[in-house]
Amino acid sequence: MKMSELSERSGTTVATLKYYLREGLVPAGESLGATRADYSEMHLQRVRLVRALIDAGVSVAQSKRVVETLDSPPTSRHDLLGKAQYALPASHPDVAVSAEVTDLVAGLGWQVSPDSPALRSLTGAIAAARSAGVPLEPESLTGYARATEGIAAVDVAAVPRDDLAAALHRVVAGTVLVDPVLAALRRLAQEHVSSGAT
Amino acid sequence: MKMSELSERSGTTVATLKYYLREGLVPAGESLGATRADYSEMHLQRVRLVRALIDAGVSVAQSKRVVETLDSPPTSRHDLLGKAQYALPASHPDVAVSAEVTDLVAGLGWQVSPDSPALRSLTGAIAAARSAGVPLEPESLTGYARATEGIAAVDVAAVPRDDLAAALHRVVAGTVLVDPVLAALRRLAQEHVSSGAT
DNA sequence: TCTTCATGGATAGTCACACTACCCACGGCC
DNA sequence: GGCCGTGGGTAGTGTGACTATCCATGAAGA
Repeated sequence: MKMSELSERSGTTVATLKYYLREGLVPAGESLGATRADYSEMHLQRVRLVRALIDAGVSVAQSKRVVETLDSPPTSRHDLLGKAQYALPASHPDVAVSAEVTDLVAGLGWQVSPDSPALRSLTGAIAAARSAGVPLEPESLTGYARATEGIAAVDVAAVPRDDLAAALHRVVAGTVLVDPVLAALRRLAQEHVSSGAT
Repeated sequence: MKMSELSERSGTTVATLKYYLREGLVPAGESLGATRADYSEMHLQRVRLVRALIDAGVSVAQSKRVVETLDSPPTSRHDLLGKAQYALPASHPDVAVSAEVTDLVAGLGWQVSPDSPALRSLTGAIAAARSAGVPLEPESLTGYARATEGIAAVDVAAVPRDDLAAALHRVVAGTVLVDPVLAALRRLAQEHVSSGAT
């Protein structure tokens, strides 16, 4: 398809598409001479992914890291999570993992790499909440953790079995884009639970 | 305390504090004449809350709505959730609630107001994820919803019983600031679950 | 063939946001 | 009496995400 069609179908202006191309968020189309290029369904998908990431609050620079990862698929299923974790935008990337977090994970019996960026994110997020007057007792954290096991079970079940590239796409895009879904569900569940209904 | 002390203890420059005061994010201190004012522990708490919200990605304008809500506490426990939902920053505030979301909530047996902003956020978040190639099957959504019930149970259990103002603070701040904690836990749980350990 | 128009490629401009810097006048405080 | 911290105000800064304009080219319709 032509750029104008890519623009229409993705709901993105041509100027913005050019910007994404410049920034490397979307690969160049197949050149058909100096003044024409052909874009495929893959390009359309990519533009939609980039738009969804940016609308979800991910910066252009972080989005670039994400899509670059998608362009170099993992060699094995075992690589999947590692590649995804490394590509995903992480908050508080430079705090030191607290002993509390280490103990929490150990107490849960979770098998996670001590280098996982999520450990740093968790440490930072807990500190931020507490500094704002949200106590976050250890038993609350344990309760939250048990609930996220259920979330992760759904996540893992939804990953395609055979196609590694599709699996990586699902893990990376799903991790970022399902967070807002979970946040909304959490608010609804709060309303339900606090209404006292069974 | 003096403004300089408030600045030190909150880790915020005097210039930024003045900015927050101007924008109404922090109430003025008690005036001690024309060139001096006294700030209390409440002001320090408020500054830390504002900083945490802004660091979490909430805009200044939205943060103002949040803290304004805290300044007019609810008259009853019943008001709590309503006031909080109304004050909290919501994504996709102007989409129409989809039938799928209505059916999902009904199928779960959840009691929620049909006007809840979270229904709109959920509709928008699902649409955003799908447009980026994350399918989100109905059974996945149901699974996520069941897991968020556990999260909400922890949330509700952590709300102070007697002090309504403290309860509102906890609900509002907790809802926004615990989201990143849950996101980090989710990533760790993914790693654990996908490792195949029981 | 002539004209129109979309494209690639590049540069510069815009807009919102969250500060940040500077200024002034005043009034405690040593 | 001099100096610093403050309230109050205005203006400037840096970043991020576009957005607008320009130009040369070449495809496609009249």
